[in-house]
Amino acid sequence: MLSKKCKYAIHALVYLAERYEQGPVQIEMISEKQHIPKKFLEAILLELRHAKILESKKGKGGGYFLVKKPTDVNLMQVMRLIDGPIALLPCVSLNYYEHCFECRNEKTCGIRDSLIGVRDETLRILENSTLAKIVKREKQLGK
Amino acid sequence: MLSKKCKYAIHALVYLAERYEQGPVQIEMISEKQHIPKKFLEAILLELRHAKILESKKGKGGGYFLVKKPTDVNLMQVMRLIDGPIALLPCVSLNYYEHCFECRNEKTCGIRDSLIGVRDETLRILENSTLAKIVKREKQLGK
DNA sequence: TTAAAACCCTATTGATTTAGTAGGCTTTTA
DNA sequence: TAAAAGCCTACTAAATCAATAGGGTTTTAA
Repeated sequence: MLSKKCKYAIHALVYLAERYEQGPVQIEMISEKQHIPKKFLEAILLELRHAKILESKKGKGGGYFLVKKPTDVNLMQVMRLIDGPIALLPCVSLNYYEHCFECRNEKTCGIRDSLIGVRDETLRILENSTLAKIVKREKQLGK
Repeated sequence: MLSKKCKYAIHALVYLAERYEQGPVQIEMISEKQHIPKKFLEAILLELRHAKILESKKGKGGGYFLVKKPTDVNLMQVMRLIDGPIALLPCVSLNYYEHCFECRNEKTCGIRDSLIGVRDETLRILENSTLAKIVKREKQLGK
């Protein structure tokens, strides 16, 4: 399951993607429109800025805005950044690999194959889910 | 990520599937061979028994054994039983559905589509991963 | 120039979940 | 009939989650 933090991050990014290249948006505004606790959102946006997905402008009239193109930000990146590994076991994770203590020999572990399959399919779909596509989809659905 | 509990459950089940129809196996034995804390394993096996996947025989010479056929037990069932929802959000879960507070209108939420896709692919693979297949795979890999 | 706007950053906290442990009870069968 | 083996409840330490508190720093418009 995604954490609330990750859900918040995605909603905030979609909101900013809808306003791409329209100038900075204040935290307060995103917080209200997306029902995200302001202080919590602050921390989330900061992380997204450190990951070079967002940039901010300080001072009066400042705020946050997307610096990457909406076609270049996808759910895989965001989930990895906020929640960590996407795989169901550390020993099948690409970005957060850890040796599996229980199955002594990974070569002969019959469980891994299935979970590698799940990982690959999941990554394929999430990587393909860009902010641009999500925004487009919401417009089509009449939001 | 799967919990340790779920990992333990799967390993215990695979162990019992290898010994299908060969009489009861004591908790102690599974605990040692699969490196699972005995008391914790006890609780796990009990849950699997309540779910009618395992049965037990009490008294001297007793133990646990698979009551379902190894072809009839798959990772989807086990993960749902031990860890709960497989979907990445409650609002796209089939068995543990919950209304999503953040996206007020599910009909127009552009995120759900992707996560429904992930859910379906994940379920497809996990449902197809039976104990029988896992055991067979391990034999082929030379365990 | 300066004060308010807005982001930046660290520390703390309460709730929940995870991963077990303790300790005894009950049933079965050699 | 006593030892073997599972059954069951309750408890706990550690980690993670979901925030909140409280102030600091930078920017810019007036």
